[in-house]
Amino acid sequence: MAVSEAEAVVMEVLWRAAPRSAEEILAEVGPAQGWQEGTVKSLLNRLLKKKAVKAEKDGRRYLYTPLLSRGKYVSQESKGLLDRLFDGRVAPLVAHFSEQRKLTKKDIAELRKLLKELDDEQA
Amino acid sequence: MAVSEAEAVVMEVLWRAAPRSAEEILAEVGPAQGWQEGTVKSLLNRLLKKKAVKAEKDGRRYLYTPLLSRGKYVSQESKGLLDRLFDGRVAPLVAHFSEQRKLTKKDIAELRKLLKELDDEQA
DNA sequence: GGTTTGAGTTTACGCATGTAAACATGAATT
DNA sequence: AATTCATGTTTACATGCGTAAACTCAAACC
Repeated sequence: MAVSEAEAVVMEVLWRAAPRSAEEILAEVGPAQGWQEGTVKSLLNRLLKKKAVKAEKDGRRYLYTPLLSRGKYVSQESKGLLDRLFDGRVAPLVAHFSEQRKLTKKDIAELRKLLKELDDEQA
Repeated sequence: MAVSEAEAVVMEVLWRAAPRSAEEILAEVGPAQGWQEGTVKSLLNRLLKKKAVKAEKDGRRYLYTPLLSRGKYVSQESKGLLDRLFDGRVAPLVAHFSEQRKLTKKDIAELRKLLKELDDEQA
C-alpha cells in the first residue's frame, strides 16, 4: 500500500530528523497543517501498519523512525508520474516544462552542470 | 476536483482521437484494463461532472470530447509532484534520477539537445 | 490507594475512487 | 403494438484517505 499525501507530510518530518515522538511531530506539523493531535496519531498508526515507520519504546511513549527512505519514496512517486505521463522517461518531462516556459534560469544552469558532470565521469 | 487515475485512462483515449462514443472508448480500453461497460460509463459520467469532457448527441448516443487538454493535465500533475517533492523545480528531479542511474542514454542525448535549443533561441 | 494525566489504540464518518450492476428510455425489430 | 436492444443514468459497495473523537491503560500525583 502506498504512503498517502498526508502521511508523507509526517514522513517528511521524520526524514528531517529521527527518531521523534508523536508530540514532537505534532508540534512541528500541527500548526502549519492545522492538524489536531488525533490526526497525527492516526497517520502514525497507518504508517506503522504500512511498515513505513517503526516505533521503539522510550519510557511511556514511542519514538518513531522511518523505515522507508526518502530516496525510495521519491523514486516511487516520480517513476509513477513518469510512467503514467511521459512514457517512463525523464527527458520528455523536461521538454514539457521547457515548452511551457517553466524552466527557470537556475534550472537550466543546474541541468547544464549535471550533464557536464555526467560527461566528466564518463570520460 | 481532480481527474483520477482511472479517469485519466479514459482521457488518454480521447486525447488520442476525439470525439468518440462510449462504445469506441470501451473497445479501446476495456480489454487492456479489464474493464466492463459499466465501468467506462461511470468514468465518463464522472468526467462530465468534472467538466473534463463534454458530450454531444449523435443520434441515439453521445460523442465525447475532452475539455481539459492533455497539456494542462500533464502540467497540473507534474507541478503537483515537483511541488511536493522537489521544491517546485525540475532540475532537482533530474538530479535525483541521475543519482539513481535512471537516466537512459536517450534521456541524456535529448536533454543535451534541449539545452542546446534553449541556447540557440536565446542567442 | 484513588484520581488525574499523558500516550497509544480503536472507532467513526464523510468523501473520492475503482468497479460495476440495476434501471430507464427511446429506437429498432417482429 | 409488443418486445428487444442499445445507450445513457442511477445506485451500489468495498476500500482508502483526511480528519478526529472516544476509549484504554499505565504512570504520576494527592
